[in-house]
Amino acid sequence: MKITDSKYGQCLYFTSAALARKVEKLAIESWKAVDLPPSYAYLLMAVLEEPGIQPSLLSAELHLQPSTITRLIEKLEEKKLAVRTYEGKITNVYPTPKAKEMQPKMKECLNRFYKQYTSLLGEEESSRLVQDMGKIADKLGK
Amino acid sequence: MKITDSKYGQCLYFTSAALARKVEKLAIESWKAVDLPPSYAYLLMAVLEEPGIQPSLLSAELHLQPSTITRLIEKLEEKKLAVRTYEGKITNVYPTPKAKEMQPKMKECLNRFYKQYTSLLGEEESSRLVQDMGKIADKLGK
DNA sequence: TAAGTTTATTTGTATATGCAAATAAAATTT
DNA sequence: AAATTTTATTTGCATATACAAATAAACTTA
Repeated sequence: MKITDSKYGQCLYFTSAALARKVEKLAIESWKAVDLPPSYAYLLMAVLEEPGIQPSLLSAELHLQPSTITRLIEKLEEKKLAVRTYEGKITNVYPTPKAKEMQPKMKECLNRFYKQYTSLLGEEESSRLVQDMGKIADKLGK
Repeated sequence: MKITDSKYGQCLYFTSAALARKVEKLAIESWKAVDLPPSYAYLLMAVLEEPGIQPSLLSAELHLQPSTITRLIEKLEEKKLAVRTYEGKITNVYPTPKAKEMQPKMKECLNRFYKQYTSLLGEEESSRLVQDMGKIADKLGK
């Protein structure tokens, strides 16, 4: 059944959750090329762009709870893609050489994902939708 | 930080996931009045509207995997809000009297949630966005 | 400077969701 | 009617995410 035909097709909760699940499935496929689920990939890209970034900032940028950030970093450390250093109460997260080598491949994944959905949805339309969703999310975010 | 300002503010994965998390948080609040997380509430509403509905149909309507539907029904059974009957390979799901009593309250929750987000976002704008998201999700589906 | 408060991060625990395999019934084919 | 295929559901296992509490460091204030 189509979402637009569902009883709840007019409901923001239902629709945003269903959309996010479908988009995530697509993203998971794209990111298989670097053997990372998308949330890990996005965190790692943020770390690659700001080596030494703190978990609190990652939490603010990625809109994930601090505890979630901790958990994601732990896994990236296990995979030897990130390391933490500790100085008093603050923690810095750095990419490993292995992560730096992966960076070009990750950019490809991002591009492939982008092309995949814009080819399905159209560049115009998807870009407008993404912007609208962002605005709405910001309004809800308080 | 605002989503629209984030490095990934243009990315469909990031934005749809972040939006869904924020919307879900709002929905959770609304549904506390009946002590149900939103996914359970939506399933139960579907069962109330079509008593005897099969898990496969619930899966199609709610865009959740069959295994997820099974798990949600199990919890609703524990809470004495639903019962399953088994006939060969098919399963039928019925609401209990307790669930029927709750129905008006659930409708209130749905309304309150709707009012809450439309007051933040505007009726026009949110209704248009929800429709667009539904269309996009349908295009991505499969 | 000691006491209290705030901030940063992690840990313990709970929940949601999914995939893949298992099970079992029904339908189809030979 | 036996063998095969398809369909419906559940189960086992894995993962993502969050909340609340715990920890620990840094700041503020008296």
